[in-house]
Amino acid sequence: MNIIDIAKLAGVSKSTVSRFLNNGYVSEENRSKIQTVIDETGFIPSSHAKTLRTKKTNLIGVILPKISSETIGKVVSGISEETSNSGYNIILGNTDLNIEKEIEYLQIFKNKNVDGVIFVATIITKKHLDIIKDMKIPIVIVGQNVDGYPCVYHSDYESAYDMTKYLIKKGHRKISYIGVTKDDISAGLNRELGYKDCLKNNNLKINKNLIKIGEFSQESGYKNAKELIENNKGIDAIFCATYNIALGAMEYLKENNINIPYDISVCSIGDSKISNIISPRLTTINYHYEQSGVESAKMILDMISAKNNINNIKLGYELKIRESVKL
Amino acid sequence: MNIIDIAKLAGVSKSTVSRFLNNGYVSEENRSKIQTVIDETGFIPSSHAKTLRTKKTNLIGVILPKISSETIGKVVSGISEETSNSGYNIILGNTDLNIEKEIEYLQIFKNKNVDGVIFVATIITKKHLDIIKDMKIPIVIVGQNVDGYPCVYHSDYESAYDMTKYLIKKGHRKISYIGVTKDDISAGLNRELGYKDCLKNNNLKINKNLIKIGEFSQESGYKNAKELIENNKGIDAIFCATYNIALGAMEYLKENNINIPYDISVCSIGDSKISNIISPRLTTINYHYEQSGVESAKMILDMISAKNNINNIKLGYELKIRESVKL
DNA sequence: TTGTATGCGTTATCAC
DNA sequence: GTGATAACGCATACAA
Repeated sequence: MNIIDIAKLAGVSKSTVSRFLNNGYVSEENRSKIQTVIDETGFIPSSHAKTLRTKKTNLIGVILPKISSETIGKVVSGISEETSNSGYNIILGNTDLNIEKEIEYLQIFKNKNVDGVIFVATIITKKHLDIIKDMKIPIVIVGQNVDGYPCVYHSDYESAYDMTKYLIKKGHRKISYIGVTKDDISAGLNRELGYKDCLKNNNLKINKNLIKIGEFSQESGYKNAKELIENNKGIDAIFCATYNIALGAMEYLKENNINIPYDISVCSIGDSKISNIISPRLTTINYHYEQSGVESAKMILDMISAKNNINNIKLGYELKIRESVKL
Repeated sequence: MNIIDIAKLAGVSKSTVSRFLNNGYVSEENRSKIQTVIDETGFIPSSHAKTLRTKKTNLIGVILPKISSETIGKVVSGISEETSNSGYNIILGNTDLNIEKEIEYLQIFKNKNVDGVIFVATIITKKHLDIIKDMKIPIVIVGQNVDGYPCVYHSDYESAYDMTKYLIKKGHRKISYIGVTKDDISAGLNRELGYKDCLKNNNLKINKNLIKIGEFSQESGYKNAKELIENNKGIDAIFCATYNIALGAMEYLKENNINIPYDISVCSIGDSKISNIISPRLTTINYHYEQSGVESAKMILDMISAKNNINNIKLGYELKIRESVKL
């Protein structure tokens, strides 16, 4: 079933059908004839033929580190909402945190001729940049701020600074930190920097023994909290770079009958459903993940329609004060 | 840049380039010439032109109710893993639990724009069936068992039966139930049936006042637990059809200083990360969501390659005994 | 083993 | 407003 069949059934030429499909000039009479035939046959034009002719795929490639994560789910939800409102579909590249796969998908999307790529990034290597550099289609990076490319990202430095400030304000003096690798500029470097700068500006010493770096996982939080507590005395707060890390830290503290927050306060960056359910409820920085999806989608759609605004968007945050930090 | 350009640069015809790309007969000499040109130019063939010619898209359409859900995330992760291993990409239809959108996506995918469709379903209406019936491409349904179509689904009746049996075995006699609409055959009808049949077979009365039906949400769990407790005496267990409902029920009980599980036991179908972190840790039925994704992907790939095995796969489950049910 | 010719389903150009 | 016709980039039957 193609437009020629429809044309025959409606008694017009295929050009007229094509015009009908693309809102061109068609007489009322033919318009209704064609509509009837299309309704009866359930005809849907081939998007691939259309693409071949017009060079437009109406497809957005989305590359992401881990689809089965609450955070990423929200981002994709935002992207999906915005793109589908504009008649675009998204094609998914789930990389399972595997850099080789990320590179592979960047390549595939050149091949698949998508109209644009949204890259939800963690660690960006030179290899990434090499490929991104000679990408011939628009790309928007989410979650990282990469020089020279349109990005949608969060206020990592500022939020970590504010969270630390809040801890200090609440009387904490020996604030430890569990973070992630600095190769991740946003979640690693910037959050740690915010923490350190805030200590400095408040005349608190930066103690290397109070800073631990591990994975993004709950296990890492558990393990590093254990090391912190066993090797130091008088720690009054643990600031975690992600909520999963905080969950692990809390698990260790609870197991060892260390009361949260009376003995030690715990908090993290990145809110989640679980943070508000766990006991004690976790004080966090809430990021607007869904919004980052929406904004990145808007941006890529703008770029595709050649409104070349290569702007960056830095999203805000909220301090969610709950029960895991001493009041 | 197309195969004609490559052909000219390599000094051969475009057919030879095409054959080279598709592992046909090409002399060693031409082979290396073409390879060199392709390497130099970074040429990537147009998948859309290829599709137009071959009718193969190497795309799987995935329709799902809510991408930002832990459960669905796992399913997609499984699908993605399996399809990408076979050179397929997935194109996402996120419907936000909106039936109109589901229908819309089924339409979009229907006419050959993808090679196959994986439909992660909740409520299936006659309208769905009408469209699915004259779908011209393979479809696999996940999460529901629909007669006449290949399905991957969970043992809802059996798991609900077993969970109820477990409650009875642990001495509970007045077991209440919070479920969802029976329009959802799997999560609604079958789980409720498993619960009821088990009561019957153990000589316990089915009391309509002990059965509440609501949404899939935590709020529903809260609201219905409240109604159960306020209007009945002596309830010793609340069996919830989903973990979100259980979370809400637990919230209500905790707020009212009803001890779990000492006063009332709580359990649910569908495990989650949160179930193992909340206090008390929630006793659940664990489903293999990621596996359902993997199996459905395998199935659709088999169907696409015409190994027409229209089999159903009913997945198993595990009872995760934790702390929310009296031992 | 290679090249020529044709068609996949659509849109765009042009003359009517 | 309409219809014939030529692309779009590729795979393939057939001839060489």
